[in-house]
Amino acid sequence: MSERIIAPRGTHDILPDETDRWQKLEDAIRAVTRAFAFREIRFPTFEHTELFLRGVGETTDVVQKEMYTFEDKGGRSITLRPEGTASVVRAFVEHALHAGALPLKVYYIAPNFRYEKPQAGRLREHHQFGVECFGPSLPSADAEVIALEDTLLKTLGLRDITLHLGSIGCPACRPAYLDALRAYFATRLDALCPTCRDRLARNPLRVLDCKNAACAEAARGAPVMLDALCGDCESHLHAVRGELGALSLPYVIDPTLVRGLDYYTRTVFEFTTDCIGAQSTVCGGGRYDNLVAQLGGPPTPALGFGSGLERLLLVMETQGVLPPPPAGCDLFLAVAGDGLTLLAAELLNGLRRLGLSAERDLMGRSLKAQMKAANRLGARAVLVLGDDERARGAGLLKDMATGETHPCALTPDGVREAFSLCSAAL
RNA sequence: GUGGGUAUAGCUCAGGUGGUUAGAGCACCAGAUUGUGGCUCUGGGGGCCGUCGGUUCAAGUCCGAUUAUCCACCCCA
Repeated sequence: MSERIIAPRGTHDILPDETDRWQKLEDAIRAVTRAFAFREIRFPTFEHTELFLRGVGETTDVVQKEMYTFEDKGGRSITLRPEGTASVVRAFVEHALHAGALPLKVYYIAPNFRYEKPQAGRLREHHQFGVECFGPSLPSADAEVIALEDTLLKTLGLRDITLHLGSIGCPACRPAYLDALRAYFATRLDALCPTCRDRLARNPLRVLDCKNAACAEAARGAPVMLDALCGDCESHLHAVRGELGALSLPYVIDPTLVRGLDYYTRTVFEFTTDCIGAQSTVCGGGRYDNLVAQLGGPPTPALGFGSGLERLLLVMETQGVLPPPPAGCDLFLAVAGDGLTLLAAELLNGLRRLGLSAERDLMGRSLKAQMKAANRLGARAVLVLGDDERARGAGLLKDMATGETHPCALTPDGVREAFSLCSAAL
């Protein structure tokens, strides 16, 4: 036997026993997005590297060390999508969707790729549900997007998930704040860990939520963005809070909330849980009012979020809200005897055309083994087709739940009629 | 990128201080009076003991490296 090839590090197969839970999650997503009037958008799995350099930000970890970038045969630099927003904004600009009716509200379910070290809840290929909303600058849009995710979580039956809310300001107030923050830490450089000294230059906000005790101590008394918001940002946040309050949607104000992608402005938020390990963020997003312009479109306020499907499934698993095992097929046609396969194929085909989920033995098993297989499949009913049945043109349909049998003709309609008498039939 | 744990059957795991043909449960397959599932019983197929190297008369067991995996940091969904 030759050497086996396994799936690449950080990727995973979703096997038949697991697809049911994925479908349940995707069904919930489609239901909720429909309720909120978001429409689906699909986009390529890879993009020009330039899109992420400009969109996500050259100084971010995602761009600096986590992208799957390669040159294609035409000499183009291509990158496997590390996140969805940049692609959606690119499509928005490329197809001039800003010329159409606004707001444009879209959602997607798509895989993302990041070269990370795998860990609980962290993969190199993970799937994300995301929404993006283009046009509105009103705080109501922020509340709507947050409420959408909240509704999804409730639809799934999940509990103990905390909404963190913050604001990172806008070009009018953030630069001054960052200067003040750098100035503050400049006098306390010795107290900071090496990582934070490094962070100070490219993302000083990160120093604020460093787990290092010394850094936390040094950060005590540091200026806070929320106190430095300009009037517009301040009132925007106030209005978002008002709407969340009206929706009875609990949240905690998190002054240290920082997002790792550069495009955010004003509202940022995360949904977190403490039941799936260290990677606790189940959804993260916010407003990005300057991104459309940065990518060559007309200035267009926008916002959105991404929500990790693998992590949502982890929460569903630990909280015991996964769907029950998938239902088996309606009917198993057991064949006993030689020379009956063509008749069986014909009957089975007829049953399937009637919309029944019907199965037969493809493994050459004995009748007894076929019964066991039918039982294992969860078949609701079994019809044995043998020489007797063929001679009489009729057989007995066995209800697998009760053990009772119902006489039936060996025709698709005859079998369906008998099937409707079975207790498990709906 | 940094650190720690783990690696034996398809799955979950046993295999004190090295010592014959490596085990269990579950799963799978086949039987238990010849054409009827679940429960029970019996039997069976299945393992380069992750890989490479070292120590030793002898390695699943000890040492090193490597790969994979899990967990944490970092970062993010």
